[in-house]
Parts: sequence; C-alpha cells; structure tokens
Amino acid sequence: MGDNATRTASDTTTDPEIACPISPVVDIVFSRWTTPVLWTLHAHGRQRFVELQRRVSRITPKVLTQRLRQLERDGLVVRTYHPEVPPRVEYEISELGRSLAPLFAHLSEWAAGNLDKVDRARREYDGDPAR
Amino acid sequence: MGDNATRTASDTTTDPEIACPISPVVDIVFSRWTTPVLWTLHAHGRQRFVELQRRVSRITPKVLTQRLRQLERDGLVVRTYHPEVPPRVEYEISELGRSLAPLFAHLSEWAAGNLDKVDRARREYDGDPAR
DNA sequence: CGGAATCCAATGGGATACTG
DNA sequence: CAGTATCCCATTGGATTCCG
Repeated sequence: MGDNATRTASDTTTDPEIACPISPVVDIVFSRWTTPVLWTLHAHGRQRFVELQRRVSRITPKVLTQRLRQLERDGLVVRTYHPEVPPRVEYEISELGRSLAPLFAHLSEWAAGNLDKVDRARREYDGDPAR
Repeated sequence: MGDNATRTASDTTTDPEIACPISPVVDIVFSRWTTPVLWTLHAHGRQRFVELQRRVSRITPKVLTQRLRQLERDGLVVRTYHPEVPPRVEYEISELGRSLAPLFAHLSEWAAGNLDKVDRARREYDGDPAR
C-alpha cells in the first residue's frame, strides 16, 4: 500500500498511478475491509472489538486489528482505551470519518441504479448462460 | 475477488462483508488499478492499448489487460477491434462508465478538502516527526 | 501493435494458538 | 476482553519472452 512513511497522502506525483487525482483517497477509504468496518461503525455507533468482529461477517481478529489501526492512524476512527479489568476498548467514527457519509450515500445510490446493468453486462459477456 | 460466476454483482448476502451495502460497488469500481485506468479513459477519451500503458504510469501489459478485461466484462469500458494490419484496438468509456463521473468528482472534492487532515492525523499518530 | 504464456517474488489474509 | 504471534497458503503483480 501507499502508506510509506516518506510519502504523504496528498502526494500524487510518485504514485503508481500518475494523473489520477483520486488514487490517494481510494487507498485510504477503499482498501480491503475498510468500508465494511467503517460502515458498521457508522451504522451501529460506538462499539467494542468483539462487537465489530461479530458484525463484520467473518473477519479475523488479526485483520480487524490491522484495519482499525490504519483507520485510527488516518484519523477516521477514534479508539478509546478504558484501563479496567477486564480491559475495555471502544471504537467510534471520528468527525473526519463521518464526513465520508455523503460519499457513501452517493455510492449506494449509484449501486441501486446501476448494479443490475453490471450484472447484465457480465451475463452478456459470459455468453448469456441464464436465459 | 468477488467476480465468481455463480454470484451476481448485486448479491450482498454471501459477501465477506454482510451488512455493508456498498461492498459490491467497491469491488467493481475500486479494485486495484481500475480507477487510474478509468480516469485516464475518461480524461483522454478513446485510446489504444499502448497509449493507456504510457499514461497509466508503470502498469505492465499483463495487468493492464486484466483490468481492461474486467472493465469490459462489467460494461464500464467498450473495446473496439479493427481488423487491420497491424491490428488496431481502441478502448473507451461506456455510458455506464461515464455515469460514474459525478461520483469521482465527489471523491476528488472530498480529497481536496480532507487529505491534508489525513496527513496531519498520520503525523500525529506517528509521533510528529516533521516539525 | 496488442496482447498471451510462463515463471517467480511479494504481499495479504486465513487459521490457530496464546497472553496481559 | 482485546488483542499478539506464528505459520502458511492463495492471490497479485512484476519481469520476461514470444506470437499473430
């Protein structure tokens, strides 16, 4: 991924994709497992590690930890540690993370209107196995 | 990836991410190398294979072919073969592909306004090496 | 030109087990 | 509970070569 320490998120000139201004955002927001995690956090509010693990289908703790760390580092998620016994940790979307909501809404809108077209295109390309 | 022949693009129930309605779109539009290819096609219009290869930074012909095939299958890109000597092939965005433009605009808008915040968050998380 | 084929290296992610 | 530690496999992507 592009999270090299010597590069910034807004640096596009050295990316594997020159002349694609949205590549940096894609790396941050749409890398694997990030949208499900972000979405769950957005939909169910502040949650603990196990709740997230239960809700994000069959994600393993290892991968969930990785994604949460990345999201925390990027400032999209806030982690709160409560030093109790047993320890309690809560995750919630940050203000910056919440600012992605309209974008996600736009995305689901496009999905609602066009996903079936993608399906049709695929079937046609594959030789129309159905019907 | 999710392009299993037995599943449809609009099927969310069997995805690795239950309860994340935008996951299918993400798979289609934001899988690796697809946005640079799509963006280049959108920015420079109909192009040949080598032009794309030159413009999409240092993508290898193998990977470029894979992405183009997938985009063609999903109906986002149209491939036109001209049986000449030497053969000539042109790629262009489809109508469906063009319908993503507002989404991409939304994305660059978010990037313009928030990428620096991500950078700041990272620096803070990493211990503020700069300044 | 526009790829396909082959081989290979790196990475990511799954499974499992263990710990403070 | 909230992870960490290992091991391992599968997928991705790069490099190279070749072809119609």
